[in-house]
Amino acid sequence: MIYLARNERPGYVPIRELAHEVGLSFHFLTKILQSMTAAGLLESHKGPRGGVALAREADAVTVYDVIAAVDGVSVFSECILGLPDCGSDHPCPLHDRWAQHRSKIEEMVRRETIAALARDAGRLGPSFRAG
Amino acid sequence: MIYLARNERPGYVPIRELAHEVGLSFHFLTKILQSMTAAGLLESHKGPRGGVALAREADAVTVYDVIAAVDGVSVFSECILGLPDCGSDHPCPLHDRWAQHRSKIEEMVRRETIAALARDAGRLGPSFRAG
DNA sequence: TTAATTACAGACAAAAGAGTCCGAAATATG
DNA sequence: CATATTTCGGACTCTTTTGTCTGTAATTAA
Repeated sequence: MIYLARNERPGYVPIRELAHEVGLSFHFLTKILQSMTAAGLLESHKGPRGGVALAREADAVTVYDVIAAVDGVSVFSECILGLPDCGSDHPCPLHDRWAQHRSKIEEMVRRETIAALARDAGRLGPSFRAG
Repeated sequence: MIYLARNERPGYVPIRELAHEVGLSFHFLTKILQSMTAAGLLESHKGPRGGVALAREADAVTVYDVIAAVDGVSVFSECILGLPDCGSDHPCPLHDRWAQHRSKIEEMVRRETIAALARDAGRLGPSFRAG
């Protein structure tokens, strides 16, 4: 999404191009982007001159949105020990303390937009490739 | 370890008893406790009247120690996006921001002792069973 | 010294996650 | 209309994690 935010050209960007730029396999990236499209973060278009594009302006998409789309919102309520029944009514010994830090993290990702990260990525270097 | 910290009786506690109290299978808990023993957090003794016991006073064992023993210290330096090459010299767009929160979490677990959690577990209820 | 009890070590099985591949549906272009 | 291009959906494989089992060594107590 940062690549899309930094991309100046109008229209859709093919996943194959994205995959090459970001250093992921085409098939793998396709799977990830499908969940983003399903979540409404991306618009897609089939056929020639098709591809994906940001569905909203980059400053209207937060990291929280992306995490929610890819991993689900449950990561923001899970017990740090992994106990399935841990909750307010049946808290593990770390429940309250972890909940505080977890909400700090959630605040961070809710505040952080793709646009801001795209600006930083510009400062950091030409690529944020994985491999 | 919280159970051991709250246990008044002298001597070793058999893993089988611990497993029953905490609601984990004996074999599974055995495997976990072995890594804790190897890390020096627990002392163990074979044979009748054997079992495990805290190797140090509960207020001298931090949650960090336990995490380090069970999961390894790498969790405190890993990239939040999972990028293998992310680091100070090759940072991902979230690197710096995540590093700040990650160190906050590390501070929390370095500050938190088993003794403190044992006190809280007392307030919370009779058991911190998983199932 | 024998039998019971216990942790230890490693092999094994199951489940989850990460990643790959293939065919189908849609669409732009000539 | 035909063809090339592109996403979509699901099935599949591979790897990692999680959890189980089996036997062995150590230790205690009678």
